Amino acid sequence: MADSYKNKKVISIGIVSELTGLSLRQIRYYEERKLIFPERTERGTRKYSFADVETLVDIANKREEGVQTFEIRQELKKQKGQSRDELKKMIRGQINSQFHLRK
Amino acid sequence: MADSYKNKKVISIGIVSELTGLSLRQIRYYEERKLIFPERTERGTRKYSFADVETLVDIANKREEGVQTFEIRQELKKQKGQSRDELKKMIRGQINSQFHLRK
DNA sequence: CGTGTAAGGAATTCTGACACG
DNA sequence: CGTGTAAGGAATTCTGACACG
Repeated sequence: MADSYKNKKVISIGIVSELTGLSLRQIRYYEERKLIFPERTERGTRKYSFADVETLVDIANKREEGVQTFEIRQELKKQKGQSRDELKKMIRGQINSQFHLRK
Repeated sequence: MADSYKNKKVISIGIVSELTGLSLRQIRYYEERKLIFPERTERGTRKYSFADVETLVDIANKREEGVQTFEIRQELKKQKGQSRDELKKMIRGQINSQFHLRK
């Protein structure tokens, strides 16, 4: 559960580019600005998760609104807090659905 | 819902190899034998889903038991039938958990 | 049958930098 | 500040084939 598919870093930057519509340059730059944190393969290739892809889409939207990367970084920090509530909801949902399946 | 993260084809063969412990040769061969069906990027690079990775792990286990690819293909077909029931359960679970969250 | 390997080519990714602004 | 691009190198992936068995 801790490392669901959503958070596994397995997508190369080229695919991420296709998925998000962002250029390789943009994706690398947002990492430089600490908005995303891909992992690396042994030889240095970046690997992203689906969660990263979602974050990048959010970033793209903010950027279109003219929001600067510095501000976006602040907002992303807040979202971390929110995701705790999300987690609680998810767990509750899991328990409920399993309970009903057992009947 | 139809294309959850589990079924999105976004993983390159090198990563799949790391994830499964199989050689590139083996992964390509299992495709040739119709056990897995990766998609392709515009220029022909194979892309796999997490579901494909799971299937490959199953295949690896069967192979260790000496099961031939032909037989494994048969078994995989059966599993497809099972997954319909799984789908029903999942949908039921979804509805239940949403129902409870709304309360 | 299932898998390793060498072969040559094509496409990917990486970094650091210059450019514009 | 944010992004494009040319640059050179290193690593990836592809296919078809020969090998062993």
